[in-house]
Amino acid sequence: MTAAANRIRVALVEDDPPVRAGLRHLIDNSPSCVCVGAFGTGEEALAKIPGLDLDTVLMDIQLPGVSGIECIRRLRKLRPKLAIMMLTVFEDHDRIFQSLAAGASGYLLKQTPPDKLLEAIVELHRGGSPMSMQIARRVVETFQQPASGAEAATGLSPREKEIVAGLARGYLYKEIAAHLGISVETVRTHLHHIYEKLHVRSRTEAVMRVYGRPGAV
Amino acid sequence: MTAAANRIRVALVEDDPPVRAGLRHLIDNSPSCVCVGAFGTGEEALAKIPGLDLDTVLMDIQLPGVSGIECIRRLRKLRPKLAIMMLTVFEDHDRIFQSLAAGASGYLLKQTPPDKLLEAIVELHRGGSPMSMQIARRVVETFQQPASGAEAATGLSPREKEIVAGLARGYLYKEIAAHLGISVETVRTHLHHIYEKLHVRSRTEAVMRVYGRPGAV
DNA sequence: CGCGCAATCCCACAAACGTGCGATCGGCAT
DNA sequence: ATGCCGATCGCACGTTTGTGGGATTGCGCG
Repeated sequence: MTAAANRIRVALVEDDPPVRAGLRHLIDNSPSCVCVGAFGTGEEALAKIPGLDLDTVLMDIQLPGVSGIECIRRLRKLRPKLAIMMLTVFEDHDRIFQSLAAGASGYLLKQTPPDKLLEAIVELHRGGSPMSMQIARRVVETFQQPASGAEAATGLSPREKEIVAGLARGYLYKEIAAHLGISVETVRTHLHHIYEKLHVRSRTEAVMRVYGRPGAV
Repeated sequence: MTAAANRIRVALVEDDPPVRAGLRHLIDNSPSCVCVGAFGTGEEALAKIPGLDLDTVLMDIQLPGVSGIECIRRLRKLRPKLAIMMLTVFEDHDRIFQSLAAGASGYLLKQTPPDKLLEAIVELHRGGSPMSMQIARRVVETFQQPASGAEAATGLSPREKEIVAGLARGYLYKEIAAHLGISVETVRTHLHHIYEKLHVRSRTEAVMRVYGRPGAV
């Protein structure tokens, strides 16, 4: 029995053969990991991974046929406990968010140096969510938007933002009014303006616009 | 002009004097950072930080008086470009997301070893969002919830989830009914059940419960 | 088989909400 | 000073929601 028995069992999904071979070589030559599968398409991965004993998958986004994101979605249904990490050159909002929503637990850019990549695999396996620096910041920023960026982004005045916060808590107009020490009529006027600014026609739409999870629904 | 001129200028907000002194010592003895302020309360930090030339702030959550989270909120108003990192023992959902929503760019647990802490300060200063492994996973999981876990988490039936999705889009009952090919009365009945299950009393509350950004509001 | 439960439909009433107006006041910029 | 804008208050009207009943169908589970 060699040390390989205790290594993290990794599979690759990457369409570029040289890159795939390089990653395989890197992983097999590390003390902590072993590559138990390397696939060039999502279809191939989906067909063969269920038969493998493995812990984590490194996934490219841009694949011929089934995209890496769709591949994650299906892999998660087949093997919910699998830890999947994106490894890609893309860092646009949509692809980051869609990958995470599909079930990726980590997101590394391909510029990541080899030693950091191996570290990330270990961290992923230990229950972490390794992300490249740029990705982590993007993720964190989505939480900050309602607090700091909403004003500039939505054009709401401070008072109007307070009103929307009341809406989000499910307060009635009269409750918002009491909370802010103003009359219900004023609340209604503010709402009138808020709806115009946000181009919505109901409290629910307004709240979603300001506090909704990006991409949800 | 010493090397200190190029170091990252850090301030501390931490109420425990020994811990504060230890951190100060750690930072001052690192080649990359220098501690330019150490405060025991949020009030003190808010009063003195505006007069300091600094890049980043390390913030404890539990402070006497103004909480660390409130302190972040106010600091961000005073100095929007400041990079703030939480340094705390708490890893509960509310405190993590309230901190991020308030404007924290990083979140480390106090168990972080000293060398990792210094690395994190550098990464923060370079535009990253260092998070302890546990924190990163919690953050990533919030994006996964709407895709996979919402059903189990809320106890809503598939049909009921469709209804809530309609609410989140701001649809009127009649629009939801048309969209799903059922009558308005049925929509109302479903809503009745949904409100009971989620313990809410309005569409806005229901939508926030299912689609709201965690910690927002 | 009966029981529970999701899903469907119906009614009536009260409360809350959205819309369109008009109006005053203070601050800030032109 | 003139004018714009945010914040405040008011009213009328129609629409939408929330609440509290009642009722049927079909499906799965013990």
